[in-house]
Amino acid sequence: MASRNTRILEAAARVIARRGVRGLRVEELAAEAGVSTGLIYYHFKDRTGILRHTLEFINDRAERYTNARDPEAPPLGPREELQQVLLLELQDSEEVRENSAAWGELRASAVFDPALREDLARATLVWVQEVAALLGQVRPMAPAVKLAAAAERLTALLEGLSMRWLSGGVGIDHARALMESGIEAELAGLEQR
Amino acid sequence: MASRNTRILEAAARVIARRGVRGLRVEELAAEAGVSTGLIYYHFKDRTGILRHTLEFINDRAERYTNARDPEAPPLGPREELQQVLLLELQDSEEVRENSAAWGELRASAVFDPALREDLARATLVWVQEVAALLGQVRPMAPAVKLAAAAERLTALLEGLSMRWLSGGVGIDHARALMESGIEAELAGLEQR
DNA sequence: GTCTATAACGGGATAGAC
DNA sequence: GTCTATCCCGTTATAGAC
Repeated sequence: MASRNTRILEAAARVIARRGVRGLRVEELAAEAGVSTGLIYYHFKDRTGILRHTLEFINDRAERYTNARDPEAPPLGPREELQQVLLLELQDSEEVRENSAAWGELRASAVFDPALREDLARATLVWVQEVAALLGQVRPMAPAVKLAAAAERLTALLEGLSMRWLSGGVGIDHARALMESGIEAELAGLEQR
Repeated sequence: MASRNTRILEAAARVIARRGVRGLRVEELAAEAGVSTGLIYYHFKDRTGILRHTLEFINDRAERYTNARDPEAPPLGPREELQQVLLLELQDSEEVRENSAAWGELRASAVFDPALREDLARATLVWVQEVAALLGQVRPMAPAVKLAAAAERLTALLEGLSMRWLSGGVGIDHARALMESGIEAELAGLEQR
């Protein structure tokens, strides 16, 4: 763990969060990680390789902090867990902001860089399925297609709100409130009638 | 109108939609517009000048096609108009794709370029208010705060879905279906109970 | 206003020593 | 594995003719 390699990826996440994928300079990344540019190319082949691995890294990290929970803490109900998972990405902490910014950048870059699309699509799918599963725990009677659609909307909504937050359009508290009410609305839509 | 200048801006919108803000090459823009690079620098000073004017141009144009409606056509009901406005940005036509891609690029760029934020925030506000007004026509009894929140969520959802569509995550038909059901869900949430 | 030609530069990528 | 040095190409930007 915490290998040299990881250190470069952590630095890459920081640089991307600060400058964007577009603004990432390999030289700046090298300085941030405290290594040479040569080493970076040794590990990641080229610029695209850096990006791809960073995407994967960010992903794993998000999963980790999403699933990390104090084993001593009282177990959450499915509804609380759902809120937790979706609201975790809207926090004004260094790490979360970094992850959100990098994720948004990678999404935006994928529009013009097919090399990133596959990884991105896979990561998105995993995430959507996780949310769908949680929704299913709160609404056990809801059909799978409806759960899937609600999960896709909620995750897309989160990405949209996240971009607005990061680009200064809305404050973090307001973004969180909108996300919370969005969850409520979707749950209401999945209710038995 | 349709001056030489406008022709360059139209070309710039096309190139940005194709290559992204970061992928815009002045030479490619020149070829696309059928002029020389020198002329572009003559008009816009530098790369940043090109970008700034193009983003302004795109903005104006989106406003225009959103509000344009054939005066001969039968008037739409508020619900249809609402769907129209929100689904208009999810179409596989050249022009819409171009505007959506450019808008997404603008949003993503604003995260790292404070100079773009003000324009973006203003444009977003106008759009949110327009959607809120339409929601209010469909649900006249709903309180203004709820309408505003629903409008913010729907527009954010649209941006999120648009990015997924453009980055190849979902097909256009699926994106449209998700948007439609999202509208239904919000309208249900605004219903009197 | 518009072009052609070219200067100047940034940054991605590689070679080769250690 | 890691570094230093450097090549080299693509791009921005400018000079100057028309």
